[in-house]
Amino acid sequence: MAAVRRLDALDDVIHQKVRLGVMSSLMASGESDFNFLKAALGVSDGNLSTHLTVLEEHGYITVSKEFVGKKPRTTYAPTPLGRQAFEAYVEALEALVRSV
Amino acid sequence: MAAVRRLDALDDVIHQKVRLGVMSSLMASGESDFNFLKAALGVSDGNLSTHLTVLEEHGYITVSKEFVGKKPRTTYAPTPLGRQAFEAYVEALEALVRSV
DNA sequence: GAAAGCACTTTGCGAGGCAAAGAGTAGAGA
DNA sequence: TCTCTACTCTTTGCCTCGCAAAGTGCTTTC
Repeated sequence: MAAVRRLDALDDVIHQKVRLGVMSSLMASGESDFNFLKAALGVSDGNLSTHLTVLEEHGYITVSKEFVGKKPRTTYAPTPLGRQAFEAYVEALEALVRSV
Repeated sequence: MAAVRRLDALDDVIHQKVRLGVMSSLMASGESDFNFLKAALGVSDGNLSTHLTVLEEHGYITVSKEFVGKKPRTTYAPTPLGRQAFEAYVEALEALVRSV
């Protein structure tokens, strides 16, 4: 088709494998902790930490730290903005692929 | 959901906005020339050229140069390998998103 | 009371994306 | 004919970004 493809509709923050996986996981489960995400996505801890920080800085996820016994646990959950961005991303992606 | 998300199923060659746009466009139209892609995707020529080279090096597209009158025209088309990779990418993406 | 484990964060470097500059050719005007 | 502009890409150089290795702070084990 001769359709113009709107690449800028694909949010750069989400269009990254690890971050896409994080958002997808959080959208599905509502919330997850660090170790769950690390295992589910199969990424290194440093890598994951960096991407979670990016998502937090963009207001796409919230971070809550609490103590379970004596151990810290950090839980991540999508914000309304994050959910909206994820859905917009998926829509843009489908629009790109649908014409094929 | 607690599903493991297979991020490595997302082909790095295709998981890039410009290259995804190129493959999507070529899959839809069968073939396109340089200027069409440049306009359709709204990217700079240098940027596009680089990504087309990457796709060619991975055997995802073929490049054929011909003269139309006295002007060169370069036409790009997906290879069977490229089509397969694109479809696998889309499937992996859908699998990632479907569980949401 | 060192040493090892847990839960992340920060750092440093290498790969990758982007636009600006370049290269090669053709036609138009002086 | 000799520049000048136009066209179609390619190459270069910078600069961002992603990644894993190293680091931090606390807790538990030996």
